[in-house]
Amino acid sequence: MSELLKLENQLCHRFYTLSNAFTRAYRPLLKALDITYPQYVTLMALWENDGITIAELLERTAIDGGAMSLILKKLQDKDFLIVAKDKADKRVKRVQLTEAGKEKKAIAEGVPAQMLCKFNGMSAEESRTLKNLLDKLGGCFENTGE
Amino acid sequence: MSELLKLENQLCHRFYTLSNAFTRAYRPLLKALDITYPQYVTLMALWENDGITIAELLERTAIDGGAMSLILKKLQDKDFLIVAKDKADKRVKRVQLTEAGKEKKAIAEGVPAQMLCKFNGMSAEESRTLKNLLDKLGGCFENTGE
DNA sequence: ATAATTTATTTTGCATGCAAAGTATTTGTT
DNA sequence: AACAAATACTTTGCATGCAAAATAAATTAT
Repeated sequence: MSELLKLENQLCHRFYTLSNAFTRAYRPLLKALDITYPQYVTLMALWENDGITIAELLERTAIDGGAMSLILKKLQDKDFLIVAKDKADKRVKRVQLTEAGKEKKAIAEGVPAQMLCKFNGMSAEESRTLKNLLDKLGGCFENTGE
Repeated sequence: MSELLKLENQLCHRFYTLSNAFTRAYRPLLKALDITYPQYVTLMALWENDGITIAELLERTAIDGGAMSLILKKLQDKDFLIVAKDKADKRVKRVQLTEAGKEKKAIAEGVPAQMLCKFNGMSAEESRTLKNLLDKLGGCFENTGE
């Protein structure tokens, strides 16, 4: 039996499983904000840099463009933000947090800490090593299509 | 600015990004088999253990039950496998590879090697460390809902 | 300046992921 | 044996992820 084809040996499957596990784990924590995980990612990007372009938002969040259109509509409907055309270049749209959206940041600040509680088993050292390896792995995907 | 809420500091976002990157990277490799990544995962499980129950398949692949129903339908339509009720317990269904499905394994064996080419930058040592840390992290999610 | 091309975003169609509701069977109770 | 509770799956409704087509507006080329 080809060892390479065993599910247990797949790096990809670990990512598949863990990514889904994260999304599931965030769901109850994000319920207070009434947002999904991708919506949370979008808001995190905006809480760091308000008023950015959709293109910039896409780059920072790595969310799909088509999905982002819907996500922004929903966040706008929920009064987190407003999407408006850039005055200089009408192709461009900028995303601006509303006052309500800015205020929600205070609630969101508690979320990462709650999530970290789950990872007591991992030392700070291991966590750092993991992040470094993940970033290195991420670099392997960069020259994908050009 | 709360460091904890910065996108760059999120472990979850790295997983989100990398998991999607893997799925995208597999797409062209799986095109020869005319299957998606979750379908590939399903087949990997079956190539290792043919004739297993849907419940066992769900456990091994960590794919959603609802999604699995559709995935199996599609794989059955493509003549990779057959789903049939267990004779002893009619609630249970067993998944059996067809001859065509078994033969496709030969093609699939080439896929992991092609994927590994992308990861030249990572040493075997780093790869091992990463897998161990991922498995450890996975353990943190186990007692989720009970 | 008008046409061709490029850029920024949205829309569309298909494939999941997830929670919750619905079905069919079995098993456990009384 | 009849009924309640537990199992194993499927279906449904909503939210993405992704590729490809469609739009709209700005840039470049002629």
